Amino acid sequence: MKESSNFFEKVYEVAVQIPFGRVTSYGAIAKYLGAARSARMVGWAMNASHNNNDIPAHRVVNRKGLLTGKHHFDGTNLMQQLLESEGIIIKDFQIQNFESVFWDPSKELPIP
DNA sequence: ATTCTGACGTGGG
DNA sequence: CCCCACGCCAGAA
Repeated sequence: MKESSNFFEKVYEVAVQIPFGRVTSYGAIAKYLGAARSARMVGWAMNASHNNNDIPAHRVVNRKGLLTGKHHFDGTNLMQQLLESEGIIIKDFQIQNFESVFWDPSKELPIP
């Protein structure tokens, strides 16, 4: 049995609900979980999500829409390819039209 | 216990 | 928009 904190599972729960062709930010997820000050922990959870193939971590970026976590993916441009594959335009590691593809769980998802 | 780091965010300049 | 500094929480050494 893994000693995964409930926080991690919550992050995964939100991440898997990110619609196709949409992205969100770590802070948005953290805020939705009620841990707005723990945005870093969301990233940490994503790091652990490497074990969970069902977690589209590539759809999670920082508030600027920058692919900060791309370095943690297998290749060097895997994250960008995945996002572009979903119709998201990326230029210089930054998502173009970010506001249009942004998906806020606090708005789209029901409040827990 | 202490120290540092980190897939972040916000505020001030 | 950019740059800089601080805060925040969890885990590793």
